[in-house]
Amino acid sequence: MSSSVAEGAKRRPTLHDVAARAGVSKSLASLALQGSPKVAPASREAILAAANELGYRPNRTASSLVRQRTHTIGVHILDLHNPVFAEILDGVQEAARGHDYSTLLVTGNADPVTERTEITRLLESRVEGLVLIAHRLSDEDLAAIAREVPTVVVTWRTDGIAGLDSVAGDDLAGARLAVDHLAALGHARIAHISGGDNRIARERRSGYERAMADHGLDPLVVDGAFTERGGYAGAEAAVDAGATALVVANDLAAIGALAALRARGLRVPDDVSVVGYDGMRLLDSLDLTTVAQPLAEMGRVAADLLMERIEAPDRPSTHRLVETRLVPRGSSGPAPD
Amino acid sequence: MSSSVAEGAKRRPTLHDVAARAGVSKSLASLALQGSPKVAPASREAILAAANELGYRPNRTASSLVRQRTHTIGVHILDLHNPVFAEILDGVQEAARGHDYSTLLVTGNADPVTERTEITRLLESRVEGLVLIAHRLSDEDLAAIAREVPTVVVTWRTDGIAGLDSVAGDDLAGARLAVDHLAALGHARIAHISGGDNRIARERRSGYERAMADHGLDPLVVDGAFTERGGYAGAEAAVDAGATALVVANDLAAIGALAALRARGLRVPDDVSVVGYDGMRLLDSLDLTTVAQPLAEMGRVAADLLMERIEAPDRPSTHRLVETRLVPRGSSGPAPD
DNA sequence: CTGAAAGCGCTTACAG
DNA sequence: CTGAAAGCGCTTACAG
Repeated sequence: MSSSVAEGAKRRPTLHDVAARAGVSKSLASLALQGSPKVAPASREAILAAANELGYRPNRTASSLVRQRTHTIGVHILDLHNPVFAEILDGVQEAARGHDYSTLLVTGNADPVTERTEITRLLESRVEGLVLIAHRLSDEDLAAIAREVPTVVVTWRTDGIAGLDSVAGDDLAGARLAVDHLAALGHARIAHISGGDNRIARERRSGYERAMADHGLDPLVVDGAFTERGGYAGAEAAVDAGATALVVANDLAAIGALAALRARGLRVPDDVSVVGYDGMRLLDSLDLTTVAQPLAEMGRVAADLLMERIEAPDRPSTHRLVETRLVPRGSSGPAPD
Repeated sequence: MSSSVAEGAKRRPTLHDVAARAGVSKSLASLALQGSPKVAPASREAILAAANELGYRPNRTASSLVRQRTHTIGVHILDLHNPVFAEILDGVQEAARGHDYSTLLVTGNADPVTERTEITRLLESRVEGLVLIAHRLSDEDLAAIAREVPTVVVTWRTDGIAGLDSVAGDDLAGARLAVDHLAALGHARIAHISGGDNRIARERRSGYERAMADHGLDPLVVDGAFTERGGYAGAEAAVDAGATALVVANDLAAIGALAALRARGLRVPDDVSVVGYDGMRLLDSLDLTTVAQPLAEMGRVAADLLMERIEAPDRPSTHRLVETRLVPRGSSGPAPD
C-alpha cells in the first residue's frame, strides 16, 4: 500500500507525504483537508486524491497540540453494570454530538482509586470538560478538578464548588412519591431498603422517613445497597420484620428484592408490594413499579450545561433539578388484610 | 494559583514553567517527572515541588506525539444498554490495565454511521490497538482497520482478515445445549425466537435447527431480535403456534419473552419454559435459565490477544473459542402434559 | 548529573 | 490562491 517502506516497518503517511504526492506545500494540504474555501479546486482535488491513495489519517494528537483544543469532553461513569448510567450517557452523547464534541468515556468500576486514575488520564488528554455520571471523589478532589476544567456532576446536587454545575432528581420528593403510592394502597408496614452510606441513599431515606411521619406511620429502615445483592438481603430482613411493602433504594436492588421474595415463596404484589427507584427501561419488562427520573434528559441537560460553561467558564454555578414521577406497574397492589 | 496571568485568562503551566521555577532545564524536569534515576535527589525534589506548586499536569497529546506511542487501546461497544457488553468490557479493562495500557471507550449505539465515526476518532487518536465488542462494520472496513492497527473482534469468529484476531463462543454448540436441556425435560414443541439477521443470530438458529433434527423434533422458528421487544413479540408468536418451550436468541430477548408470557397469564415454567443465551449476571436474580458464556474471560482473552499482536503485528491470526455451558434455573421445567 | 538542540505532525499567521 | 516559517508541549539522543 504505502510507497516507501523502511526496513519492513510501515510508517504512517503524514501531511508531508500527502503534500509531496500532490506536489504542494504542507500548509496548502492542511487547508485543503480542513475544507477551507481558499484552496483552488484543482489543488484541492489533487490533495484529496493523494490523501486517499496514501490512506492518510490525520493525527489528532498533533492537531490538538497546535490548536490547543481537543473538541472532546470526558465522561466518567461510576458503574457500567447499572443500566441507569448507560441511559444517562445516551443523553450526554446526543447533546455532545449536537455541539460537535466527541466523548471520551471512562469508568472507575465503583473503585475510588481506579476512578481517580481514569479521570486524571482524561485531564492529561486535555478534555475540555468533564461530566461525572456519579463519582466517589472527595469534595477537595472535586474542587481541584473543577478549577482545572469545566465539570458537571449528574445524579446529585453539588453546591458550593466554583466552576461546577450539577443535575439531579429530587430524591426527597421521589421517595415521598413511593410512600404516598403505597399508603394510598392501604399499606401501613412500609419498609425502606436503604442504599447504603452515600448522599443519594441518605436523601432517599430521609424522604421516606419524612413521608412516613406525615402519614403517621412508623418507619422501618433496613440496611441495603445499590445492588441486587443489597436488595435481596434487605428484602429478607424487611419481610422478617413484617413489612407488606418495600420502598427500595434503587431499581437494581428492587430486582434483588424481587428475587428474595420469590425465594421465600411470597407473591408480588399479593403478599408484598415492591417499588424501585431510578426508572431504568428494563423495569417495564419486569413489571416493576418505580420512581422514575428522566435519565436521558438528565444527560442532555448535563452536556448542555457543560457546553455553556466551556463558553463561559466563570459563570455562576447552576443546579438543575429534574422532575421525578411514580410509574405504577404490577409489583405494587393493595395491602393484604 | 498560577503565577503569571495574562489578560485574565489562566494559561496552564507547562514543563517550561516547572523547569523555570525549579531553576533547571526542561530536559531535566522531564527526566525527573518521568522518575528517571539519573536525576540528582536535590534536583528531583526541587522539580517535583515546583510541579506541585504550579499544579502541573503533563500534556498527553504532546508526549504521545513525540513518543509515537499512546499506550492506549480503543474499545468499541456495540450497545451499552446490553449488560452483556459491560461484562465483557470488565475483562478487557482488567487485562489492559495489567499490561499498563489505558482504555478509550466508545459506542456506536448500534448505529453503523455513528460507529464508523467513533472508530475513526479512535484511529485518529492513535490508539495502539482496537477491541471491537461486536460491531456492524463491513468486511472491507474491518480489513482496512486491521491493516492500520491491531484489532480483535469479540463475540463472533472472524477469519480471513489479516492482522485480526477473534474471540467467540461456540454458538452452534450453545444453542444445542438449550435444546438438549429442554428435550430432556420432555418438551417437543420447542420454539426458537431468532435474533434477527446477523451472524450470531444465524449461528444460534442453525444450532437450534440441527439439534432439533437430531432429536427428531420439528423446528419452529419465529422472528425476533436481540432486544426485549423482539423477545416479547417472538414469544407471543411462539405460544400462538403451540410452543411449550422457548429457546431465545439472547438474554435481553428472553426477558422480553417472560414479559409476554406474563401478559398472557402463562406461568413459567409450568406452562412454558424459557431459556436465554449469553449469561448476563442479572439473570440470576431473574431466575432465568440460560446458555452462559464466560463474558469477562472473553474480554480478558481479547485484550491479551491484542497485546500479543501489538508486540508482533505480523503473527498469524488466532481465533479463540470459549466454552459455553447451560445454567439451569427456575424458568425451565418439565413439559406440561 | 545536566543543558542545548532537534523534532514528533500538525496549524496558522504572514508575505507574496 | 500558495509557500516558508514558527511554534504547540513534550522527549530524547548528544555533548559535556
